[in-house]
Amino acid sequence: MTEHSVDSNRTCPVGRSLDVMGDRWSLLIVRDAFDGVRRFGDFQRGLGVARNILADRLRKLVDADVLVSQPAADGSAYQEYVLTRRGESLFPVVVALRQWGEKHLFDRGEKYSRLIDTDTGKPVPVMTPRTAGGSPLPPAQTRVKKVV
Amino acid sequence: MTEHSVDSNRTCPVGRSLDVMGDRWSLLIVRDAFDGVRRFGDFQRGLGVARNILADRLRKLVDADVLVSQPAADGSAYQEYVLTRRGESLFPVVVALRQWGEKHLFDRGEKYSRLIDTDTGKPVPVMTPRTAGGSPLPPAQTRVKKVV
DNA sequence: GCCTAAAGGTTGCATTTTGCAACTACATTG
DNA sequence: CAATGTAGTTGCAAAATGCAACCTTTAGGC
Repeated sequence: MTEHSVDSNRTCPVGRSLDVMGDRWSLLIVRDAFDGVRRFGDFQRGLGVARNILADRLRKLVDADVLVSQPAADGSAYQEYVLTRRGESLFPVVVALRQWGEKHLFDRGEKYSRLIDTDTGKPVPVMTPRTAGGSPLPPAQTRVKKVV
Repeated sequence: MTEHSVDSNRTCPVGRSLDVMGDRWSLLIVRDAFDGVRRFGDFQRGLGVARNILADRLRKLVDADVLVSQPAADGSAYQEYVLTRRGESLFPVVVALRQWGEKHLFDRGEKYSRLIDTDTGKPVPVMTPRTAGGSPLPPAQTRVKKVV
């Protein structure tokens, strides 16, 4: 996770986010954490990631205040990794990736796991950027204003 | 960009999205493409990525139908890389990463580039998953339904 | 308490990916 | 037609990753 050296990547929030989360495993760890996974071994089995890499990523995510490691709630002496507020606020990122994958990366008829609103039992609606007025905001109607 | 081997990563749209986009550069390339960057050299200078890596990523993004390479519109003999519809629909992903970074990755007073609604000149509102009724949907009110 | 197995890592080594610099090929400019 | 710019490719060194073995602490059976 080398830092992006060019200056525009330092002042761009997208670049900074990817400095923290932009590797093959970190966002999958966070996804599983949203699904309630908390223990090292469960992350490891669920992801199929090498144990040393998982240990490294968990450490970095804790350092980045995305996860916190705390004594397990179930009374056992082991500890567990839980999303912080900062980690929880990655929810839109994970949902956006999910919805993009759902739309573009599966063949017709191919099954995939779905994200459900537990209050209604229905799939979560597609999320999109919106104007202040609430209407969908296409990319062409935006631009990035560079820092002063 | 090795494929994630464990089965749950193949049926999870998040996992599949990250198989395609989950490296340090692909989403930055797409971000710059949203900003209007089209040419190899402009991506290279803007990102500071090694040229061989950029060539490899552009090739993979074209293979994944995120970008299309076509003759340059400006009459020059070179070609340019433009977002496909599939690529354009990564907009929510890029915006979500941006908004997470804005909120959590900058110190008070530190400047960062902002995404502006060109119709109003105001920053794009924070995007969040919503229920069918339109109210914000917290992670705890969702669950992933595994495939049958 | 004692033994065994599982959990949660760490370490060493082979493989893969990345970064850097040099090189090539073609196009454009003067 | 020489010089410069664009768009790569190639070779090699450095870093990240994957894999297996090892270690230490905890949990469970007796």
